[in-house]
Amino acid sequence: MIQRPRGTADRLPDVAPAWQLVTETFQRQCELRGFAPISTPTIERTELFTRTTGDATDLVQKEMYSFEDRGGDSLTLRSEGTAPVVRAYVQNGLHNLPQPVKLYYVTSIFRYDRPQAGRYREHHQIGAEALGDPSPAVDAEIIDLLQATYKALGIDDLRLELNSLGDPDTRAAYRQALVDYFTPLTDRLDAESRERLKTNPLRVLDSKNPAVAELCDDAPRSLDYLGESARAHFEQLQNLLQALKIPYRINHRLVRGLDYYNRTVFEFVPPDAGSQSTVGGGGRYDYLAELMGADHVPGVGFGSGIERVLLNVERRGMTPSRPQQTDVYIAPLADGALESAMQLAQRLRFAGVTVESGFRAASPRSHLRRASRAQARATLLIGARELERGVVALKPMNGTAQIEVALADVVAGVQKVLAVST
RNA sequence: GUGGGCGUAGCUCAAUCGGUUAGAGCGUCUGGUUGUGGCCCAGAAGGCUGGGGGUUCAAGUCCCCUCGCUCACCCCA
Repeated sequence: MIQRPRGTADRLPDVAPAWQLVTETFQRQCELRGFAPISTPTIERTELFTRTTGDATDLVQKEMYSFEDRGGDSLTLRSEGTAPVVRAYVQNGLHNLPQPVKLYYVTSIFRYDRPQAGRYREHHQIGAEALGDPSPAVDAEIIDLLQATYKALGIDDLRLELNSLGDPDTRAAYRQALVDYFTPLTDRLDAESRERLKTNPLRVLDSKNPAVAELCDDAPRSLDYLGESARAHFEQLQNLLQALKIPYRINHRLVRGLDYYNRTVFEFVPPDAGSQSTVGGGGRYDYLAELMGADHVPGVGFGSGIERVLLNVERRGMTPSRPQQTDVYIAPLADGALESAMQLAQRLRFAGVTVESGFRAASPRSHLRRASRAQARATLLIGARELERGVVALKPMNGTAQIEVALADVVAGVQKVLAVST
């Protein structure tokens, strides 16, 4: 049997209510803040990701689903949510709208990686981006949007971690400071960290190796290397978060895995953090547009994994389910009743009644069992006796006596029964 | 890419030291009433024991390979 690709999942009907809860809650919070929906293609030109995400990142080095199309172009399945939205903003001239342009999306993300708890090759993210405004107030609103979404979902115990990476002009100095600090300690770094020290020194701070982590505690901090304007930006953001009563913790080792971030970076992590546990994160990326050859466009945004959000919804003991919604089950008892059954279903649905119709003539027992299992509130039985006289048997499923209704009066009869039987 | 654990029916699991026809519960379908649901009862369908090779008189069980799932590392959401 052909099986689904590794790291992908079939989403069966029983989990649909939980998914809907997450996406609808997010949409609601977005609309409350004037964010509008956007969707971008599943495939993009490979350069969009390689040039913005960064060559030294794991995402680019080993996790992209890239392929050559028939015309010889290299395309890549969306590996990240932000760059495509920025691309769409630039390509469609959205800078002509009032700024900032506030956008949100619900989409799938593809990364070639070994699956494990909370990690998949295809996963789904809710995300938002605010483009065209450098103000820290926009950072605050972005964080507020994500925090409010979690809260509305009953998740109120995530820890918000915050840091500022500064701007490109001060990044070089900070980078050099890290190199200067770690180079004498090279023999105490693991192989991975040594490699990073050469390619992307900031990421040494990311290491979870306890020995390396210990060294990181005394490493130079990015906050000490911020320029005047970046420092003010970070302070202002913190003032706003405090005004909004959104608690946070500054994490000097938070650098995020993608190269395009500057200034604000943040992550939401659960209290009993395992390693695959970041539920959502994001930051500012004022220089991202230029990396793809466009004019300067400041921006800030986040992505949050729906699968991981759901892990936390479940962890909080909430498992949304949808009640069965069938109002009426139609039971054809004789072969000749099938047409009438489907016609009735059509009429009832036109009147807004939820109907399931049996697809073949069978015994009342068999049909009623099905009706029960569908949790129908009423069943219409159509057999030879009814056909002969132009009526149907209308049986409420709550034990009330069954009645006979003329075909012409079925819709009214059903509505009457549904109104009283709850 | 590296390492650990696990693969028996749709699901959750049995199967003695390697022993004869691989079982149960749930679920599904049918019947118990030739036109009346849920509960109950009966029956049926459903298995290449993940796949391949090996050891043995005999393999679900032991060995090797492989595939899949899973957990962890790396990294991310």
